[in-house]
Amino acid sequence: MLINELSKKSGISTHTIRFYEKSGLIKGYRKESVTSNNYYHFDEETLERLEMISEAKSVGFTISEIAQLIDAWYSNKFSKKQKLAILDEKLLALEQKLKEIRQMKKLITEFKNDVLEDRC
Amino acid sequence: MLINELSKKSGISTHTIRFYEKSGLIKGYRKESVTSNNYYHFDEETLERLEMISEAKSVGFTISEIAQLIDAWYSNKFSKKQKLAILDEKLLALEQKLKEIRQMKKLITEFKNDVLEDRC
DNA sequence: ATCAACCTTAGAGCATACTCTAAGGTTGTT
DNA sequence: AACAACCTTAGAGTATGCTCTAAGGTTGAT
Repeated sequence: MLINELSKKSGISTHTIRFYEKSGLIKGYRKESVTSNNYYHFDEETLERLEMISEAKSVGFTISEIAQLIDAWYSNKFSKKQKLAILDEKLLALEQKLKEIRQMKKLITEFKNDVLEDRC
Repeated sequence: MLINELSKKSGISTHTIRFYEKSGLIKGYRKESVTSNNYYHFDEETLERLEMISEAKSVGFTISEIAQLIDAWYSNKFSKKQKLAILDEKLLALEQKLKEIRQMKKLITEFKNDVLEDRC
């Protein structure tokens, strides 16, 4: 599919998709059979990646962290051992985020009780 | 205390503290008794706020969201009802973040199993 | 009185992650 | 052929959240 279709299917603007491409998160390919244009084509895997990228962004991972995750998953840049190390590191980061969020929830709940009982 | 002491106690740079002050998250006061300078003074509550700000930032709240939280907590800008609405909204946002993080954890764990079992 | 170590404001600079514009080429329909 | 609706690259612009610099004033120890 071309970028416009990818954009519609993923819900991500073509501009942002191009930005992700420049950032190395996704990659289009050119069809050798076509010589009249230089349009990029994208496959289902790219759509999958974009969904993963959206989820990863929403939990607060940066572009370069997501790039690492993608390399650990889709590329052969790393050995099995290195891949596992990266994935474990990200799991640890998520565990930390869970802790912080639970703590913040507690804090806000305390705030709420104080407001309810007119202590502020 | 003056800004330097506040910075040391909070672990936040004076530049960032000034930025937070400009953003309306904290507020220093001037001592009327002192006329030879225009130094700002900060109290323990400001230190407390800075700690809260750091925690709120780490869970992904933006400056303006934190400003809302602070207003719901420290100011009389809002009615009791409004304060509770703001706090509930933030609790809901945190609940959503928890869900997203748990989902991402699951995804990465699946990735990990695939790597472990040489499925990629 | 001089010096380091503070303080102030105003504004410039930077990293991240988009978001948009310009200028030009292609495709498909009428 | 002409038109809308695509495609490309290069680069400018924007929002957020800092981070730093400049220029000038104050404080406190020697």
